[in-house]
Amino acid sequence: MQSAELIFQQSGLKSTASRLEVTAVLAQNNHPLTHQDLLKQLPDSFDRVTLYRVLDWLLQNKVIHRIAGEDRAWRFQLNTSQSNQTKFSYKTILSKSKTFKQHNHAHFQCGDCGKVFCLDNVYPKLTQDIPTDFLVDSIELNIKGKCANCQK
Amino acid sequence: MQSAELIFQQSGLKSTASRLEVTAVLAQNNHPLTHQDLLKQLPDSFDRVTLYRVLDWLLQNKVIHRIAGEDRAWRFQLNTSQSNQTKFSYKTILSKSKTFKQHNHAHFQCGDCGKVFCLDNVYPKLTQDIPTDFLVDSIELNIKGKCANCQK
DNA sequence: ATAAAAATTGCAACTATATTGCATTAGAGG
DNA sequence: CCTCTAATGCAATATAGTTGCAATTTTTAT
Repeated sequence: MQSAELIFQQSGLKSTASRLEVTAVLAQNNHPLTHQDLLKQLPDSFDRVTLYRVLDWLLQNKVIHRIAGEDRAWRFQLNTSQSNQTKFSYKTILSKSKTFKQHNHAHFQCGDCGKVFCLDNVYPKLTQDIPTDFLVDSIELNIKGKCANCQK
Repeated sequence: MQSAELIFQQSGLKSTASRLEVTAVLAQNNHPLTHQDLLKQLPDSFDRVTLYRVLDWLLQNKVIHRIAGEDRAWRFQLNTSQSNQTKFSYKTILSKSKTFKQHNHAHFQCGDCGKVFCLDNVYPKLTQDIPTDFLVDSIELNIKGKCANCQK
């Protein structure tokens, strides 16, 4: 569990009240949250647009990552300190082994409740190399189905 | 190359003028198209909402599949008979009881031009089993980067 | 310490994608 | 041909996200 303050201290990034608030909410949740989810957990006075902009900024500074859900709403989640440390280019990783780490772990999306879970230990391997004329930035593995709770 | 008529004949599904038109456009393109892309290639008179509904229907009847892009617009593509046949690999990957549907090959999404390409021969393998309390329907592998054309 | 410059925030308006309701039309089956 | 159902067309609405701009806050330079 990482505190919002700690993250900004360690990263040397400029923190503001808004950024701290948003980061704190993300730190309290260990699954990806939508913009709506975040708004609900933030003070009522928190501005929608500011939230979008804070999220953009956090994304650009690699404090968080986002994943696209079936409902075409982004979900945001804190990058664990672990994943912040991996700076190798994907190209290198790609060319070497076909295994990926980094923010390329799998996500499970429940079609019923819409929740998204990080499968931190599940990574994709590829059965074949990606054609060389494609320049790869990132790889995303989305597994869809029904979560434990929705199977009851 | 499959003709729209042929698809409906072989599948025994009820065809209408709209469904044939949409299917024909999809058959003429070998990469996933957005709703907009489709509208452009259809007669001007073609209704937006009808297109959405035709696409829904084609989806439900597994004539097409769709993938979510970075721009939160769905992209639709005909299920080739080829990709319908790839049921084998996934069962092995997902050790347990999980049911699986076709079309789990990888997609490459160009961040510049937005085009999506099917990498028909690239499939994911997982480094670990998915936790058993998740019921898996499908697996999606999205690779993002720059396509050959946009690297020039 | 203070003025100027830059970054951040808040609000309103706007865009794009997709969905819903409902009246109308077309097709299938008797 | 008539009836019933499915499909279509149009208008309105919903949802996610973006843009413009003024006001505020923070940083930088003097």
